[in-house]
Amino acid sequence: MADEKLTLDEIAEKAGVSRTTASRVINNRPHVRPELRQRVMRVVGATGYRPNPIARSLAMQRSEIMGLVIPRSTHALFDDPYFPSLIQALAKTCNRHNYTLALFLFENEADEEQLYPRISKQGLLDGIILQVGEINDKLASRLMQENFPVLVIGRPKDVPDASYLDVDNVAGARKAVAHLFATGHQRVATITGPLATTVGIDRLEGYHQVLQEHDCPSDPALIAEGNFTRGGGYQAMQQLLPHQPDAVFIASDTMALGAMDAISEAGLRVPEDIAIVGFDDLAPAAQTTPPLTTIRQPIAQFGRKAVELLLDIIERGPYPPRRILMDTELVVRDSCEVHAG
Amino acid sequence: MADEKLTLDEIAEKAGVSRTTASRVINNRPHVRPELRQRVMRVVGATGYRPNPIARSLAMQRSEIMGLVIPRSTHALFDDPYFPSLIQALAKTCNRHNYTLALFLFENEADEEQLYPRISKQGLLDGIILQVGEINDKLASRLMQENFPVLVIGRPKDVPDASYLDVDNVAGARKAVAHLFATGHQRVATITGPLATTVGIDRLEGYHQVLQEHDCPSDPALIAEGNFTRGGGYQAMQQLLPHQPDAVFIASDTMALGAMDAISEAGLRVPEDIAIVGFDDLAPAAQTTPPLTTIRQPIAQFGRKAVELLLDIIERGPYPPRRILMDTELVVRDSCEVHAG
DNA sequence: ACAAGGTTTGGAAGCGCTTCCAAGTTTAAG
DNA sequence: CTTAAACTTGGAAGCGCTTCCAAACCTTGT
Repeated sequence: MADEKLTLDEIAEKAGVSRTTASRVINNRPHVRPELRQRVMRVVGATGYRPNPIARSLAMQRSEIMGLVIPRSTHALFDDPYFPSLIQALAKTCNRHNYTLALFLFENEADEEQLYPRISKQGLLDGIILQVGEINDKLASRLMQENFPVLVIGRPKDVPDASYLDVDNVAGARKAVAHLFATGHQRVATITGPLATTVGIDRLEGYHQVLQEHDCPSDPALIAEGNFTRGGGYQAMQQLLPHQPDAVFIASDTMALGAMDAISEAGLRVPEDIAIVGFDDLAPAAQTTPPLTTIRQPIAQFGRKAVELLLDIIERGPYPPRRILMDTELVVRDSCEVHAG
Repeated sequence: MADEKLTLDEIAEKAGVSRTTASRVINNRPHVRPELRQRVMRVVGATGYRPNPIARSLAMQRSEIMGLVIPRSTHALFDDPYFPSLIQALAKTCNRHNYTLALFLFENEADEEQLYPRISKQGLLDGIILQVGEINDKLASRLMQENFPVLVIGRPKDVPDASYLDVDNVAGARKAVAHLFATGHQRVATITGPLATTVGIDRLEGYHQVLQEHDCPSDPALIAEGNFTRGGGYQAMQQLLPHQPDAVFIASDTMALGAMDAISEAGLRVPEDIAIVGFDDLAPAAQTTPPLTTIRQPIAQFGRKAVELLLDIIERGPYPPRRILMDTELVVRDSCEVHAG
């Protein structure tokens, strides 16, 4: 294996060709006589030469690095396996496409201000995958305005031409709540995500829709807002308990864990006293007692798709905006038995 | 805010100075008359100019990007909040030092082979933080051999001159096991991490040491190997149960969750029948019933320190190797009451 | 008033690569 | 055998920045 840094010129010289020709063979381009190509290849093999990616980036005006930015994430990032799974899926796909994934985590607006220049300006990043948080996330708009290739994960609001990839949260929530009704439950409550996020709103919307279809007026007392953390689920469930729901649709598995804490603390049982359907189907869902019935997000595909969409935007420009909703799937486990009543 | 891409030359021209001078003021270097400095600053402000980081990298032979590589991580990464916490701490510190963090996740040797060229060769990365997995992780050796700035997280074996940062696992395990004895337990078992990792070995070593100090021969039947996942903890506990330990030191909180599943499934109670001490003190530890007594790793400091060490290595070279063990702290909660017997 | 030393300034080279272009060489076709 | 149409090849100009160096300009002390 090589040691000292080699340059293309040195390779070219050793192979007795011009820099241009050497470049051609290294980039596997046509217009090189097979014999020469071989000669260069041999030198490359022998020396362990690898082109300097920075120089290449400068010349090609493309870095093959994409950024992943996750704003306002502290607690959820610690608490919810959604993010690790997503990050892993993205990193894997990036690498498969010979891209590098750079990570930007913001905790607050100050971070955002400070980091903004680093992610936005021409050069380092070819594009950005932005996990959208709050509804009015300015970040997406700012980046779009600067004509920066952006793919939003989640459905942004007030960002007209944004391309985004999201799970069909309304449909997913509908599946969950419909299942609760189908298993004979009547008083179906919900623990929502933060209602300042579209994901929170959409899952609540699905809940409302199904209630309406069952001629069930929605009762504000049966709706509690959570924050996608276990602690948040716990507190929300405590609010709900006095109103005696017989089932709860909970907008994330992690919150479901918290809710189950609250339920068992109150001396009640899942699913006998209260049925539960969660959302996400990440590792913890299968490990609760009882195992959680939940809505599966195809998170690996999700990561793959996200990278591919961004690549496409980088390649072919932002118009027309790409907008994709991915389907979810109801995974039936034991937290939601058929109801006797 | 600017839109089209500006170059240093354009700034220089607009300010009526040479490119060199413009560069000086942008990099805040001396030898510029205050008046000129102002003039350039004003133009920069007005145009929103930001230097192209790639070009700068090429000229300075430094990219201000560091890599984080986590090999063989699939299951644990999904399952254990240790990694998200670590990643977050690292990303944050990087940003504070104006560095960008690039993520490389390997799932298997094939990935490693495929990605190796991308991370190793001159250019893109100034240095690498390597989360060490298996004992014989070739990756660290390879990178060291290529004279690449590397900081290992965890204690590598068979990599002579590696700089590393680790938690003092032996001492931590000692605290845990000592606490178990101090609370009156006699038959203390352990669930280890993978014994092909130094962290697994070290925590077991601490266990052995304390047993020996209590004139307690270590009984192989009281030692079960886990894999840092919840499922692994569950299985290991099932192995242990027939041998009736009255306490278990479990090498990670995540495994402790699994062990508690097994214990309650067997109709036993924590801490009355079996006391438990975990390791990590991440979010889930405080949320179990009963809350887990555990060993706290200072993971945020850990991330900070890691980045700073790597920066130091980049700056001042790899010698002498830096080797730092960080202290842990016993966090007493309720999984380990004073024992009646 | 003048030399010695310091500060400011910009020209030009260079970081390592891609790529345009023109010149040279083959091949195919007429 | 000629001419057009390919294909090969390398020179040279860039990508946008830093930095060496020499020239020009100020100080200051004597």
